Amino acid sequence: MLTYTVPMATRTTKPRRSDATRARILAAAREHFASDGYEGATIRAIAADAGIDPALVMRYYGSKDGLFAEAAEFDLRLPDLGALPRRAVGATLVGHFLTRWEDDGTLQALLRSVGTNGHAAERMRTIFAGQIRPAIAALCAEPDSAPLRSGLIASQLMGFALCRYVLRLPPVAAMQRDDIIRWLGPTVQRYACGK
Amino acid sequence: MLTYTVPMATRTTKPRRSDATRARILAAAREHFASDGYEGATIRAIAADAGIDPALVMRYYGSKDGLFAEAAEFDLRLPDLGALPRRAVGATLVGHFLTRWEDDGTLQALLRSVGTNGHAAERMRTIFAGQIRPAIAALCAEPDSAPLRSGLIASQLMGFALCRYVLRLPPVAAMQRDDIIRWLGPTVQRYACGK
DNA sequence: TCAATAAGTCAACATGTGTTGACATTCTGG
DNA sequence: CCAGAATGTCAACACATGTTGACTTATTGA
Repeated sequence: MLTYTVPMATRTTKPRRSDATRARILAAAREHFASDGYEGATIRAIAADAGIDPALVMRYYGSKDGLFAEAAEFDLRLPDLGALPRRAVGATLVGHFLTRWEDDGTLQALLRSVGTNGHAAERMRTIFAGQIRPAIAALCAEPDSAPLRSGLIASQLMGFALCRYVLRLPPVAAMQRDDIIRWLGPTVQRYACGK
Repeated sequence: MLTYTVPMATRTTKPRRSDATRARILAAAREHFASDGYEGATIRAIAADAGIDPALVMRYYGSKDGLFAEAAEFDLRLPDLGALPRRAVGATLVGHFLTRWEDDGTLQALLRSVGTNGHAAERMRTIFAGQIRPAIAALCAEPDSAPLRSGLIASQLMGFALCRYVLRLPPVAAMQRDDIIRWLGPTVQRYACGK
C-alpha cells in the first residue's frame, strides 16, 4: 500500500518540502481548468507546467477528480449586505463579483466546465446555495422570495461572465468596469430588493 | 477514394433511402450534444441511438466536428421587433427565447459545449452577431449602441438558460413562464431601449 | 553514520476515442 | 436479369488519456 502525505490543512507541524510542489500543481491546474475546461485540461499538461511528473499529481491528489475538487474550491467573500444602504446593494454586488472574477480564475474554470462535467455543476450549485442565497436571504424582508431573487441575480452575473470571459463577445468584453456597474447594477438591484 | 452522397440541401432530385438514416443520426446527435456536451457525446453512443454503425456517421458527416457543425445549426426565428409597440419588446423577446429554448435542444447543446469546445463558442458568437445583433440594431434609434445592448440582452438570456437548463438551480428551474417574463421582461426592455 | 521515510521519475497498462478500409448486403436502372 | 452504385457492417488502427507500481534519489532523525 502506498503512503500518502497528510494534506497541509489537517497538519499543524513543520511544513514539508513538498508543499511548494503541491502549490505549483494546484496553480497550474487552476490555469488549465480555467482556460480549457475539465476535459480539455490534461494531467500531463498540468504536470508539465508544474515541472514534475504526472504520477506525482496522482500521489498528491488521488485522481483528476480530486485535483479538480481542490482546484475548484472557492470563497466569494461576499460582504455583509445588511450593513449597506439598501440602494447600494446592486452596484456593490456587481462590483464585488467583477473583482472576484478577475483576480481569481477559479470561477472561470468552474463556468467553463459546468456544461460537460457533473462535479463542476455540483460545485457551482454549492456555491450558489451556500454563499449567494444566504447573503441575499439576510438582506430582504420576506425570506420566502430569497431563493428566487438570488437565482435571478446568479443568472445575470453568470451570464455576463459567460459572455465576457468565455465567449468573449466583443461588445461585452470591451466594457469598462464603470459601464458594467452602470448597466448591471440596476438589474441586480431590482432582483435583490425590487418589484 | 470513397464516394460521398450529396447532401440533401444541395439536391433537388428524388429523395434517397439514406435520408431517413441521416435524419436519425442528426436527431440522436442533437440529443447527446445537448445533454452531454461536445466531448461527452460519443460517436458510438450517437450511432447506437440511431440504430446504425459508427462508421456510417463518418461516411455521412465526415467527422465528429462535421456532425456537430450540422447539429448546431440554429435559426432563432426572431420576429421583426420594429413592428412591435416599443414597450412590448422586452416581454416579447423573453417569451420568444423561452419558446425557442424549450422546443429545440440545439441551443442547450451549444450552451453546454461553449466552455470546452472552440467550434461551439464560435457558433454561438455567429448566432449573436448574425441574428441577435441585427435584430436589436433594427430597433433602436442610435445604431452605435446596438452591439452593447444586444450583448447585455444575450448575457441575461444565456445566463438564465444556463441556470435553468444546464445548472438546474431549483428556484430558477421551477419558475413558470409568466413569472419569467415578469422578472426578465423589464430587464431586457431596459437593455434594448432604456437608460 | 545509516537506515527509514519522503519526494520524485519512469515505463507501462487499460481503456475509450475518432477514424479507416475492406468487406457484405440491398437497391436500382437499363 | 444483372452490373454497378448505394447502403451498411465489421474489425482493426492510431492515439491520447487517467492511472499504477516498481524503481531511484534526496532528506532527515536518532
